[in-house]
Amino acid sequence: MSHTTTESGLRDAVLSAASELAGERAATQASRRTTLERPPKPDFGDYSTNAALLLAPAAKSSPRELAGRLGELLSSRLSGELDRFEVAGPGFLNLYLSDSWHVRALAKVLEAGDDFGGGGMRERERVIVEFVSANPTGPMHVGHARNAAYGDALARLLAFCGHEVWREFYVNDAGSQIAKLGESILALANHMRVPEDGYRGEYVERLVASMTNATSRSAQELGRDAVDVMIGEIQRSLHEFRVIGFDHWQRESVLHEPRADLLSEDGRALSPVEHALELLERHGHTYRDDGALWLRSTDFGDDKDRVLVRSNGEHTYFASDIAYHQDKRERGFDRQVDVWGADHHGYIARMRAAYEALGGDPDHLEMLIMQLVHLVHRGERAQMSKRAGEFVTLDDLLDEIGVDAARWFLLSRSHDTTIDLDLDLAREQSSENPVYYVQYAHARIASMLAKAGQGRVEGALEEVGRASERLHPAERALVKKLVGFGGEIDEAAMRRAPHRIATYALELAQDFTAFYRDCRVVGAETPVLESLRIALSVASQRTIARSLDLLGVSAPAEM
RNA sequence: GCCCCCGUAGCUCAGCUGGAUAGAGCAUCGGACUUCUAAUCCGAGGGUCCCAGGUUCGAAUCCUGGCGGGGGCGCCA
Repeated sequence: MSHTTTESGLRDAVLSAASELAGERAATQASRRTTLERPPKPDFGDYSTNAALLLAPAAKSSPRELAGRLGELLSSRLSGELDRFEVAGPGFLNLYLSDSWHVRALAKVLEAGDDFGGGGMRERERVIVEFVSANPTGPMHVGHARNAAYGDALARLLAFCGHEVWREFYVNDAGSQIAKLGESILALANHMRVPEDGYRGEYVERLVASMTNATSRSAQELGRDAVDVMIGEIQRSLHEFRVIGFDHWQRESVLHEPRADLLSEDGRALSPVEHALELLERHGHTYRDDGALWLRSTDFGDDKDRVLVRSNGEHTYFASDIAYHQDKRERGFDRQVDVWGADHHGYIARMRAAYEALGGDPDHLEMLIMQLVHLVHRGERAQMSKRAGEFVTLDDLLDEIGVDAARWFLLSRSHDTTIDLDLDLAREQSSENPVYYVQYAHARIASMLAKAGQGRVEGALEEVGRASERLHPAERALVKKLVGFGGEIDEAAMRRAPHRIATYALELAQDFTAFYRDCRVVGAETPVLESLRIALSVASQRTIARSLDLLGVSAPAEM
């Protein structure tokens, strides 16, 4: 028997009662669309369900009549937990839960401890999340910062839900862009013009200065060294940005090196790229044309076929990426998540095609596109160009508004909406950033609990559930908000939408602050009531801290 | 031309696998500091949810067609 003091437990109780009234088959069919939600207004009850609206036809009954019978049945099953019910509108069933339900629900929240809200996934998967993957040809700009914050938060979220998460950064250290960087450095070192399509900007000058004997070395060598320097800078910036360390930095160049465990039919060691191409060729998914090797990606839904090996014999970036995805699959991950920039969207169809051609299940490959961050300056959109050296770097952003405000800003919006960043405005308003409101609620609880004393708090947690006082509406609202955390986590994870956690955290902080305003905690009318309120504060503090942690935002004990 | 994302309050954005009177922060206006931390709280004003059809008992949400903004359509990465 599931606990009806959790949202999922309550929902199960509704579904089970509905299935008794309308038949199991109909209830099962409608179960996905059956909602149990906290209505917008307290007048509509603590929870509300549309079950009767969905099942009325199957029950050969009017929605309102069925809702009434459903209410009766639930009343008898949840005696002591359900105060009353109401049938509303076209056939909603509004449930009014008792104070003792709220108290027991709080006890359940506290019982879960620090893991409250986590572990909700039905099946545990091995997930690899590849994100940032900024080209090491320059510092990270705010677009990369968004990708980093999102990928990091998503990985934290999936791990909290119980998945085994592996984080990876794909380093494009091969190919023409690196050569261009090397050429640009060489040109500058020789006091010559940087090539038209080369790299410029203050950081390139710094690279030149950091290279010894630059003028006597090849562009290729310089490019390679510059990549190492840039990766070091990227790592430092990411660390600063509180991105949890990557489990692996996969260099593209390594995918071109032979590996003893990958053998051709005649026993020769193959590189991962050769290995992937061999598999594709063997299964007849490639052909030669104009001296190039093509993937017949149109067979798998792409608009046109794609080149794997150019007529000059060089592999395309696409070929490396195919090898990379194949390698990840061979390493045994159940699911691959790629977090890519907006400019990669046209790349999705071909990657999925290649993945499928190699025998992968396309449902296990998720390519998530981050929309752009637009810079706004004095009301005008500004262009960001790395080659021209004009952009706002992650480091600049952190200098201006700090890690917490930056992460909150980037993470409180959906990944598929473009966001405008006005640095002047961000700087001006950073003290008004809602992140501080949430942190302040956390700090305030910490201070309050310190005032109560550790022993008093422990005592309060011992006797949760003993309270029998009438609850204040603010207390009831706060309990319900806490009870909804697990569902919110599951939803955010399922939708790959960590920004929902930010919305939740703000709402929770608001509900806590209303409770704090209306209900005296330390020094409440009775010791039992004080205990209940201390327990409620502890649960709120933990949940705020957890929400902030999932976003990579700090939860200070004082402000 | 084709593909993807977006269009919700003055601004920035939530809400979107359909649900009740559409929300938050900021900004504006008015009020509350003898505190459990005022980085707070209370109150007010502010909306053709881009437009037009369609599906439905019910549409900001789903479908179709427009309009507007952004991005992508290389033997670049």
